[in-house]
Amino acid sequence: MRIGELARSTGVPTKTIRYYEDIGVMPVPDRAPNGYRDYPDEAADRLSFVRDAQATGLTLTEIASILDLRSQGEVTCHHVIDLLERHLTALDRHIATLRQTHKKLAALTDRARSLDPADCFDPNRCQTIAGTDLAKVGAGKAGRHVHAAPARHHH
Amino acid sequence: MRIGELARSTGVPTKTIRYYEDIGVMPVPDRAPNGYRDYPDEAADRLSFVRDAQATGLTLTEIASILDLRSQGEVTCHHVIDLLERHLTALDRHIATLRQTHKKLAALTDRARSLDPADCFDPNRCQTIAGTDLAKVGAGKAGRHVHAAPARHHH
DNA sequence: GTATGCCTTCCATTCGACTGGAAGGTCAAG
DNA sequence: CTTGACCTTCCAGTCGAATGGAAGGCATAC
Repeated sequence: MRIGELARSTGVPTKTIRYYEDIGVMPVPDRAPNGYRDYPDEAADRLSFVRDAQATGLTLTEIASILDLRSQGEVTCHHVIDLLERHLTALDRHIATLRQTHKKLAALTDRARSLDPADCFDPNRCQTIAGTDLAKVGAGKAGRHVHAAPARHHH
Repeated sequence: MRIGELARSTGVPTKTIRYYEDIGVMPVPDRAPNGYRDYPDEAADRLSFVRDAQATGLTLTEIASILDLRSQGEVTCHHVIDLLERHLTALDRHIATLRQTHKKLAALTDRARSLDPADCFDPNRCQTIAGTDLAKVGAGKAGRHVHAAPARHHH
C-alpha cells in the first residue's frame, strides 16, 4: 500500500505519516523499485494505535519509546511498564476531572440557554453571564493540569 | 492579593498569570499604588475555571471568548452557547475514546508485565512486544483525533 | 545602606506537533 | 508527449502555550 492510500484509510495526512516516520513512531517502510514507500496492511493498525495513544495524552516521544522503534539498549521492559503504569494512573485522574468539568460546563450551558433570548442582543448581559456566573460555576478546585492530550489540528 | 499569593494558592506560575492577562483570559486587575497587581479573591476561582476548561480541551482563545473579557459586540450569547454545546458533544466522544484506549493500554501493560522478567534484559524481546503485540492491541479503529486537552508543561 | 524577596516590563526562546512550499521524479491516460 | 495525480526530499514556518532572562523598581530586615 502506498502512502496516499494509507492516508486515505486512516485519515492521517501523508505529511504527518512521513513526519511520524522521521520521529520514529512509524517504522521505516519498504520501498517500491520506484522509491515510493510501500506499507504492509498492519501499518494502518499501527497508525491507529499511535493516534489512540496520542488521544490518551501520551506524547509522540512516549509512544515512540513504547514502540521502541529505535531499539535503544537502555529502554527496558521495565521502563515501558513504568511509563504505562504511571500514564494509566494519570489517565484515570484525568478522565475523572474531565467528567467533573464536563458537568460544570453543562451546567453553565444550561444557565446560558435559560436566559431571556432577547437579552442576547445586549452585549452587557452576555458579559455578565460570562463574567460572574461563569466564574462561580467554574470555581471547583479539582486537581490542576493533571495532564492531557493533543489539540485539534486545523492550523 | 498580589500575584505571588495568587500563584501560590492556585499553583499557576506568575508568568502564566500575566500571560493569561495578556491574551485576555484573566481580567486586568487593579494596581496597588506601587504598581503591583492587586487581585480580588474571585481571581483564584477564575483562574481555576480557566484551568479546568483548558483541561476539557478548550483552547485559551475559546475560553477567552466564553469569558468575553474583551466585550466584542459580535460575540453573542448564541455563539457562546453554540461553542459550549459543540464542545460538550466533542467532550463526550473524547471521554469515550479515552476510556476505550485506557482499556487497550491496560491490556498492553498486563501483557508486558506477564512476560518472563528475565527476558527484559534482552532488548530484542522487548522490541518484539513493543512491535507486533502492541500494534495488535492498539488496532481498534475508534474515532480519530476527536479532540483534546493541553499538554504537561514541563518544558 | 545593602541584602533579600517580590514585583514590573519587554523581548526572545522553547516545545510538540504539525504544515507549507519548492523542486523534482514516476507513471497511466489521452 | 504532455497533463495530472501521485510520489520524493528538504527546509522553513506556524500555532498554542508557555518559559527564560535581562534590567530595573519597591519594601522590609538587619
